[in-house]
Amino acid sequence: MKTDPHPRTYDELRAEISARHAGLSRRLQQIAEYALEHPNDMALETVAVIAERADVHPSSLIRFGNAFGYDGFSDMQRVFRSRLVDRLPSYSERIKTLRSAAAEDGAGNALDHFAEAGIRALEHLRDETRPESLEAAIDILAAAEIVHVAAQRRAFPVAAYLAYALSHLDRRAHLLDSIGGMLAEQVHTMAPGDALIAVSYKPYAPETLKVAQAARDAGIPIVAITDNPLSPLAPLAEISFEVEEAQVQDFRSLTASMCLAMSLVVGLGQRLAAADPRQRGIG
Amino acid sequence: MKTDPHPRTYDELRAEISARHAGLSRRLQQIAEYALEHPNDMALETVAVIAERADVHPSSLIRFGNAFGYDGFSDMQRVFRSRLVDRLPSYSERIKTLRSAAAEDGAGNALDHFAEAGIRALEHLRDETRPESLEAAIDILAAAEIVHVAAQRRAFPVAAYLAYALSHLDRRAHLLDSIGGMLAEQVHTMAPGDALIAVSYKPYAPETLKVAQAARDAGIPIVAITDNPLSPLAPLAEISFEVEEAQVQDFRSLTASMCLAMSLVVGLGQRLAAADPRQRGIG
DNA sequence: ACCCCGATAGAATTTTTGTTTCATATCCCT
DNA sequence: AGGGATATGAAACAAAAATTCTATCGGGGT
Repeated sequence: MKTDPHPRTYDELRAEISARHAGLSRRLQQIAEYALEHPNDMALETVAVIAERADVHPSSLIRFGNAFGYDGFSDMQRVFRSRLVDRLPSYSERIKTLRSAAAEDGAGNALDHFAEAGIRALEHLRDETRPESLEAAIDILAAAEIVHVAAQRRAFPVAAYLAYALSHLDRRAHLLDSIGGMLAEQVHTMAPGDALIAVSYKPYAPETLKVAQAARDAGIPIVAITDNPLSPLAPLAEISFEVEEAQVQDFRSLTASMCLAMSLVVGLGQRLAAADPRQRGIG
Repeated sequence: MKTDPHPRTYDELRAEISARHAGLSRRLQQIAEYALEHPNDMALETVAVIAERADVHPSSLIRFGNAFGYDGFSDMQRVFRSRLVDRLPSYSERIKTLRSAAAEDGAGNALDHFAEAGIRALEHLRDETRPESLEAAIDILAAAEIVHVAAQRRAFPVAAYLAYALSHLDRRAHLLDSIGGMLAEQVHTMAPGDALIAVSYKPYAPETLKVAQAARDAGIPIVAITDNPLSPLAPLAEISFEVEEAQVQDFRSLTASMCLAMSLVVGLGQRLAAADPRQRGIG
């Protein structure tokens, strides 16, 4: 039944509908207008629902699809659906292709790939992070007496930077670095009125989880930076950021996490500067 | 059948899934993971298709929906669909506001700016770093018995990451962290046959310079990561990388340095893998 | 005015889809 | 290890859907 070549992208289809609109029969014109006006309905609703809303008989919708070379309405509906999906950049797909391409090359290309992957990761971070979450996290940090920062292993550099940067904002920052095996003692320095930033990636360090659990038990609000909504950190935290890091081969970068950390600090700095006109910075 | 109050927005649902994930049965956890990883599929595909892709029985999907208080799978699917529809306007508007509102300084914009600046820094790093320098640095690291890593203050997170990543390559790595004020003692662990990675930005920490000077005196090759060709580190080093970091207001990021550090490690990993067919990675 | 042809609507059909049921397996607690 | 509760999977079931078929409607040409 599929005869004509048919548009495969929404933009193509849209153009085709516009072009042929004048030459269509009255009912088909009616459908064309509705389709261009309500692409969401065309993508998600059933034939029956669309037919009713467009005040058209269901079978006309099938004929509409056929008129544009599709094998029925569902076939055309895929194009409308692709519009919804393609707008959201499929980050993981792009990263995957990047990963496979990286295998064979030398060191110079390793840098290329890492830079490329890092750029993707930052784009993803920018697109996916909701400003409200950032604001809420900053609220917590701004209200805290002392900001404790906990992380182990791969996540540790992020915590180190956070502690450093926060202390340059005249925030009292405390890095729970587990130095000398005194993590338990460090945990006890957390008191009501404080806040905790916990950073952890798979495989989640049990020490960090313990700290977070202790904070939770003490009623101390937690801002989590992790790699997955299903991270064990997420349910403990008031605010949880999921950072999808760039990955080349088996190595995961920290570029996106660092960027997020910076954003938190800068945002907090702006908040504090708004309250206290003195402006602070990091040298 | 609809018993519990159930999330009506995707973000709420996402949070609910995260929170309850640990308490779900194994199959339901499996579905939860798939759902968060492939929200598009959850929105558009049929039960049968999703079940197959998630390697789960169709009825489990209905149970999953019921577990979160929905009246069947379709009821829950509406929430996933709403994500596709509701997100669309914000996406195009986002681009618009990004262009025009460089002036408006909310926290969300801080992230936008940092991401933007980070991307530019990475592009710059990729374009300016000469592959020969990278190769030469890797030569040094590959030949070293022990790789010492020195950095203070803002540069410290980079060193922490390098030490962590190197040790995961089965390289013996030593972080000169000046802990307990024992930097002088740590310096003495450097011996001929070793190498040093020194990281320092303006204002250059005197401790790091001292370490570098000591290494130089002992004839230990140095790979420097710094911010300026005129850095005091540069003349001491065999190989020197100048990283121009992203900067927003007074805050400088570490994204580019982290990226370079990764590239060094990955490059080294490839070099070692070429010599010894065993492949190594970071978890 | 009549006939022809395509377009349309409604009913019928067939396919697909979501859901329920029930037997079996698995886990957990005593 | 036994026994109860819970989770899982296969298949049957029911609902809904898309599509096709056919009779009718309406316009244009002779």
